[in-house]
Amino acid sequence: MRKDDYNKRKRLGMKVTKPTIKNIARAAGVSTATVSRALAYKNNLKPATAKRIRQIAQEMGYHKNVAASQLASNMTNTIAVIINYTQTDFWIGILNGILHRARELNHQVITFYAGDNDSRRLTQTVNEALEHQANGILMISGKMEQEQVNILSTAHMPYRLISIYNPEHRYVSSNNVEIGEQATNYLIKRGHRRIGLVGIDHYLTGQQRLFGYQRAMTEAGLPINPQWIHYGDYSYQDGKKLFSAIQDGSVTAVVAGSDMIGAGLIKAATQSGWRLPEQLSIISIDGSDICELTTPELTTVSQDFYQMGLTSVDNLLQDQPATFIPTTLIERDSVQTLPTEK
Amino acid sequence: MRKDDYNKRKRLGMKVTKPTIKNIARAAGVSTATVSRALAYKNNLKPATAKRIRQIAQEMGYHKNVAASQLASNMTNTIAVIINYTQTDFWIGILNGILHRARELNHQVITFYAGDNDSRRLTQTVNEALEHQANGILMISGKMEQEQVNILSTAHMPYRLISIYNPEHRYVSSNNVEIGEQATNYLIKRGHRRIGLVGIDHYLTGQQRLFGYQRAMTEAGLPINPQWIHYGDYSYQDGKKLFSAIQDGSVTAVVAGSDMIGAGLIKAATQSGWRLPEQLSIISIDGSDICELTTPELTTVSQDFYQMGLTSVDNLLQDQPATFIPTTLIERDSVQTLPTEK
DNA sequence: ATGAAAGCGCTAACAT
DNA sequence: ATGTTAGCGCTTTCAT
Repeated sequence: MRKDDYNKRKRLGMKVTKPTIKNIARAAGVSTATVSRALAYKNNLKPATAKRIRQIAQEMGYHKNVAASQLASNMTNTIAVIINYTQTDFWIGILNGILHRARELNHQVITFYAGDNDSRRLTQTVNEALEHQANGILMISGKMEQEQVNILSTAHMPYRLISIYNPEHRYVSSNNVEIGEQATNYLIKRGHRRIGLVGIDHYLTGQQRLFGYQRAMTEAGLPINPQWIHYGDYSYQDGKKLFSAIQDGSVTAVVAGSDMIGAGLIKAATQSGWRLPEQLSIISIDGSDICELTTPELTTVSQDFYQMGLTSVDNLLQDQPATFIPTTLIERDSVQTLPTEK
Repeated sequence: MRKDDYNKRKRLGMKVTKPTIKNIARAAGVSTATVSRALAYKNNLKPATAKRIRQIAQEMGYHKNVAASQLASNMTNTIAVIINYTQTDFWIGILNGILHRARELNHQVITFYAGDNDSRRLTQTVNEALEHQANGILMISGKMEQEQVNILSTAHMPYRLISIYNPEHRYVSSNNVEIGEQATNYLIKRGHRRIGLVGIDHYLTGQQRLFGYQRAMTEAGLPINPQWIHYGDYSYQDGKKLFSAIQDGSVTAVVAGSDMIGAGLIKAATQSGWRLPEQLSIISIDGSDICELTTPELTTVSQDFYQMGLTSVDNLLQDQPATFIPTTLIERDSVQTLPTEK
């Protein structure tokens, strides 16, 4: 019963018994301690008493007051998740996994939305999370500046970056360097020599994928033309836009920074009358479920975001070191094998 | 600082000052009340004092204990959101909207995952939400049985069903009857007479869309063949599967229960060598962002899920009556206009 | 097996 | 403008 409701009925002279352990205790003729024990299913009290108390609690419509409980016990069993706005919705799968595992481990999840990579806002959000005395914080959030790090460390709050591989922090993520390398190598093995990298961002994730791309090319003894690298925000829109950047035919294949980029490229290319994959082979990074369904021809280096969510919770609560989630190469029809030159 | 951390340092004989208003008060030489006021930015205290106190709090790494605060003030400013597993991820947009508006209105959002439409689990989840003394509960959750309703009403907890139009409850949703009617009418106006309805569910949402479909057909004086109605779970997979059910050419057009169903139908039809929309016109219901991007040729009756999230919060907090979110018809290339017969 | 009582950290009346 | 104080509802020692 809410307070206003309670007060209203009280004003009207109605007899009201606010469902608290105190009132349950009175009704049952026992002490509050006994009620507390009964409701927590402690085993050091007579089963009959316990059952009777629970019965009464039920009848009174009792629900534990978590605030009071947490305050008294100094335990919250809560995981705070901070989410930033992103163009893609990869975080859904992660959140799903987090919610699932947290529930298994008897933890609450409290979700905070930090908006659009605004640093002030992120600071505020971190502070909010801290106020909840959570067991830890999971950040699905690209940016993380010194300011927020300082707050977290002075508060002695464990945290993990999810899906963001940043060696300066603890993270649960795919290995973006390897992803870039893996995707590029796949194209190289199929005979491609002029390979583009399209739609990566300017931050850590993008730079790591770029590094992997460069490593693969270099190790294969292939030259890299800076004109083959194109930046974007991982969105479908940018995928469509960026097609113009590779329309000159300078590359025979591209690594798309995300499924959405890949889908956009395919769309724009098809609209321009290109035949795929004959005129352009595409491999994409990510492999979110939705795109897997709607652009099923796309070869991808796929991340299991749900698994990432599960692992995040374990990693945080068990204080494990930084962890990579393995990726899977899913072959489909968007890459053509070229005849090996010379 | 967490308790174990605190205790450890204490054990080691380190001097520790747990950051509480009490300790801040001592450090600042004022009372806890003054500290509380300063930190809450109340205006009835000397700016200089307030500033000094906040300074000290900052230095001590203080973060309000929400549990204590909520307990003392008897206010939580929290909205509980209950999410069920669904085949489609339409709820992302809704959650996004909820998170956004909640933050604007200075409310926390606590997210509960109720799993896969398991009634016991849903009951448990509702109870958990209740324990947080939230201001209200938003349920993005198809099933809602008498058991859960009873719990909610005895707890006097305001709640809303989101995206589920159920006249027995308060809801924020699109009008599924109208959606079905609107989609069907669109096809009728374009000269179609044998119209299928594919991929709806057996629950309220599906039945309402079916009702709208029937109303449109009947008002147009068109017969309805039960063979034209096919059930599914709104997924892409089911869309592909259900193509076989209409492959006999008995209908010239279909209303697809969701974008995903529509996308699946298109895929399967194309794979079978059909030319679309000449051989089959498709209009879909939903219009989630992702599909809009990846299956852009699909004509849809589109719902604005983000708006639904925004409205949900307002509706709940301002105790407004049940509300429909308007839908938009988005015309694209998936419907063919037939020559009017006779 | 149960009770008594001391808080948890904070807020908000009331007092000064 | 600031201090005093009585709780909020619960958990948890310590008694019995």
